[in-house]
Amino acid sequence: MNMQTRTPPSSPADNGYGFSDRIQRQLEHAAHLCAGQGGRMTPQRRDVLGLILTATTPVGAYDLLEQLKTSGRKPAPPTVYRALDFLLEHGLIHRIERLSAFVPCTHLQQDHPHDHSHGPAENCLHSAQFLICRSCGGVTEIADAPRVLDVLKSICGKKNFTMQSASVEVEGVCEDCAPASRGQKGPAPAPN
Amino acid sequence: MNMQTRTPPSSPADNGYGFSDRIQRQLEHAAHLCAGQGGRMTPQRRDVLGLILTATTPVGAYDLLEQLKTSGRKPAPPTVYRALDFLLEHGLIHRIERLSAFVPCTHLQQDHPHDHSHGPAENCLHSAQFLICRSCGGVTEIADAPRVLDVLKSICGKKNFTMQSASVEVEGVCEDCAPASRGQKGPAPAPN
DNA sequence: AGAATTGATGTAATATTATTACATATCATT
DNA sequence: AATGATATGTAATAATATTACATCAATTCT
Repeated sequence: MNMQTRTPPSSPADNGYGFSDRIQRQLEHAAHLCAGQGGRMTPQRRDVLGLILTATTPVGAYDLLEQLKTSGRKPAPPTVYRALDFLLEHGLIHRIERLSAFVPCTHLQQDHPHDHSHGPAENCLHSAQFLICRSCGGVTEIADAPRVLDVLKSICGKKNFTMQSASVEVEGVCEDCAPASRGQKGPAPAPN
Repeated sequence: MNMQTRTPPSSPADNGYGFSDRIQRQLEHAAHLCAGQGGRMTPQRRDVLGLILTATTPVGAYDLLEQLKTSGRKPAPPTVYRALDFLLEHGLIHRIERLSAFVPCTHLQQDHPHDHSHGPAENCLHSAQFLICRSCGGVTEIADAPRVLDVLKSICGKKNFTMQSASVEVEGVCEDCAPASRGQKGPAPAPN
C-alpha cells in the first residue's frame, strides 16, 4: 500500500525485477507504441511484458503468475490474463497456441532506440509465424512472413474468406539442436 | 462385462450411435488405412472418429466424452484422449490448436469407396491448414496446401530448421457468413 | 473542487482442458 | 495355457483459463 504509488511507466522505481537496461529500453519503446494507440502501459502490464522479454523461451501464464508473486504482490490468474490480453491486443506479444505460452513480438526485440514508426495493431492484421524447436524449446518468429501471408491471402481471396488473423506454427528441430549433420553441436539425440 | 464382447470393427453391431451409411463407409475406409499402417481400429477409436466425422464443427475432448457416456459406457478423460492420440498419429484427424478441438482430416471426408492409395502418416510430414470462421464456427481444411507448405519448407531450409509438423490456422469470416457484400446470405451481423 | 464515467485491479470461486499412475483386460504368438 | 505387447478402466490431480463481483484509480465534465 505504499510502493504502489503510481510512477510513470518510464521511471525505474517500479522495476522490482531487475530488468536489464536493454529490456528497460524495450519496455519504454513498448510504452510509447501503445500510448500511440491509446493504451496505458501500467506497472502490471509492464512487469508481465518485461518477464516475457527476459525469458529465452515461451512463458506460460502460470509461470508469469509465480514470478509476479515474488515481488510483494500476490496476484491471481485474472491479473496475468488481463495483462496478456492487453499485450496481445496491442501487438506486443504473441501466443504460441501449441504451447499455451507467450513470446514477445520481434519488433520489440530488435533494438531500435525508440522510433514510433509502425502501428502494429491498427493497420496490419494480427498474424505471426513461428519455428518451434522441440529440443531446446526455443521459438523463432519468422521475419520472412510476407511470402507466407501472401499465399494465405490469395487462398482466402479465392474462397471469399475474410482473414482477421493467422498463425503459422512449425515444429521441429532448430539448427543448433540438429544432431551433428555437419560437425555442429548436438544436444538432442533423436527427436521423434 | 458382456456387451463388450469384441466385434470386428466393420460390424454394424458396435455402432450404437446411428452413424449414417456415409460415415460408416468413411469409418471403414479409415480402418483400412490404419490397418495398412499396423494400427488397430478398435471400437473406442471408431466411435470417437465417427463422432468427429458426424459433427459439422470442431469437437472438444469433453464433448466427445459426454457423447460417449450416452451409450452405456462411462468413459473417463484418458479414454478419449488416447483415442484422439491414436487418430492424430494415424493422420485421421487434426487438432485445431486455437480451439482445443478436433476435426476429421479431409481425405476421409471426400467419399472414395475405399482405395488404399496414400499413406498419410509415414511419408508426409504432419501438417495442415485451416480456415476458421468466427461466425459459424465452421472449419475448412485448405486443399491448396502444397503452396503454403513449399514456402515454409523453403524458409526452414534457409534456416537449417528440420520441420516435423506445421499448422496454419487462419481465423476470420467465411463466405457464407459474410455480411451481404454481394447479396448473399448474412447470418452474422458484425464479427468483431 | 466534486460528481460522474470509464478503465484497471483485487479476489474468490469455478470451468475447461489434459495428464499421471496404476490396475485390469484383451490380442497375437508361442 | 503362458507370454508379451497393446489397449482400456479408474481415480486422482495438474495445468490452463474464465466468470462474477467488489474496489480502486484516472479522466472528464460541470
